[in-house]
Amino acid sequence: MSAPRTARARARAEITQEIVETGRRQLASDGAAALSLRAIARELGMVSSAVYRYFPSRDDLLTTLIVEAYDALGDAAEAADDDPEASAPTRLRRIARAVRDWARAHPHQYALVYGSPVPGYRAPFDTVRAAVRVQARLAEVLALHPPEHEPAPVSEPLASQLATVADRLPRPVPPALLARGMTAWNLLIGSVSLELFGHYANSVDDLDGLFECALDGMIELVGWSPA
Amino acid sequence: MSAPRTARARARAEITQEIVETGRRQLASDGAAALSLRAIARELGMVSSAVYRYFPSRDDLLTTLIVEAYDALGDAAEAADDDPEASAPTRLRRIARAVRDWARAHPHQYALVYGSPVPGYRAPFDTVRAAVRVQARLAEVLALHPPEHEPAPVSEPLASQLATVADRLPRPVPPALLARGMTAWNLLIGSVSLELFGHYANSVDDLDGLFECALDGMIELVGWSPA
DNA sequence: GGCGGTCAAGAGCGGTGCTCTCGATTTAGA
DNA sequence: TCTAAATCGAGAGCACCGCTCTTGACCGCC
Repeated sequence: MSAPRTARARARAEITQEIVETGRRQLASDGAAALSLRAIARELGMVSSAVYRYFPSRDDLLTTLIVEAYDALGDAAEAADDDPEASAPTRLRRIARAVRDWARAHPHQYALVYGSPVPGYRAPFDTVRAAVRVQARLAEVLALHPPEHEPAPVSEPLASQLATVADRLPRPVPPALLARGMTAWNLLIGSVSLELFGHYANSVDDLDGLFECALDGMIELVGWSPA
Repeated sequence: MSAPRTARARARAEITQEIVETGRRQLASDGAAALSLRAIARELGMVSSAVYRYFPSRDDLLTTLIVEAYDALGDAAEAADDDPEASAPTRLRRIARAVRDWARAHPHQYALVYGSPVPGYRAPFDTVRAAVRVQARLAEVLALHPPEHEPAPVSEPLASQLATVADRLPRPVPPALLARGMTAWNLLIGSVSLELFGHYANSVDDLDGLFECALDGMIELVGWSPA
């Protein structure tokens, strides 16, 4: 991350950035399927083959856009959870609403990370850190405010695997509670995906109200009393 | 749906069927993005432009494949729910497991209907009937076995919209309960999507156990006692 | 038996990802 | 400082895609 020394290195960093920005713009407006290296090159006034000097393939460009999307979602969630003194249900509500709001504001980016996987795409390990930021924040709330009644224990081998996952967290979360947190996470992603992907068209208009119901469900799942 | 009279009509129906079958095979093996009219034509030994006599565009072929996928999922769910005398949690478990099993067996078809929406695609109204078969079955179980404690009421305008949805169901379901059923549905789709789209790679291996946790959550959400 | 509708075939258009080569330019080392 | 190596943009080209148009052969109904 040191400043580029030579002029060529600086130019390279700048052009790389321009390519990513143009790609992000095209992704946001037309979706991942319409993201075209040739179109990016056209918009940037260079020839299509020149782009391959910066990204060896279209999928590599997609990878950086995926990491960007994960990070933007993580930023939004962490920014919404700005009061560590708030009650646990309130913090969960803020984080979950931030996820939904970000997804509605950036539908194509959300679809890129939580929708159908890109065909030949294999997530490099770098993406993992960015991918789990929201879940890590939720786990922190879980660790700081465990519910009064411990949820029913989970059976092996899931319990030991969840213990391994919990070890990577900054604060310990018992496996049974972590399982409930993951279930709440499943509910959150399911709610946002179904809404965003148009599965409530022609049936429910009050999407805000429906999401608040899902929020109540999430809080109930982890065992907090509604607040 | 009457039998085709002339030889030409019969040939047309047959070729249409062959195109759909080839498309389904390509979809199952390589995903929606790799579905190519030209490849289908190649495999069928005809020229690409000939396919356009049967499907005016690639998206039209995709539409029939989407309806097929919805119907196959509906068939699987209804076949699994074969004992009307079973307890409500058991019936929900069977239906939900059938959805997950079908999705794992046909990942690309599942992604086609519950993943990122196809870019320019607008679902025609015919798909709605096929799209809601699983939810309708779940709603039937809800109607036959309402939980002991009615869930917390939902606020307007969601309640009246859910009442409208309930009117289209064969058996009445109170809005508050229907909201809980939808939340459980969100959880189901979220669980299956996250698992199928690879979001548990490198973290949880016991996907069966994790899904059973989600099942417990669904039952808890609608208010049944676990069984 | 004609005649209108339907069909497969082919050529072609504009688009895509990606590869290769070829000069020009910049960097880094002797 | 001079030179060899690395990097760059440009262009041509390959194979593929969805889709359109035209042509000529075939079928089936009046």
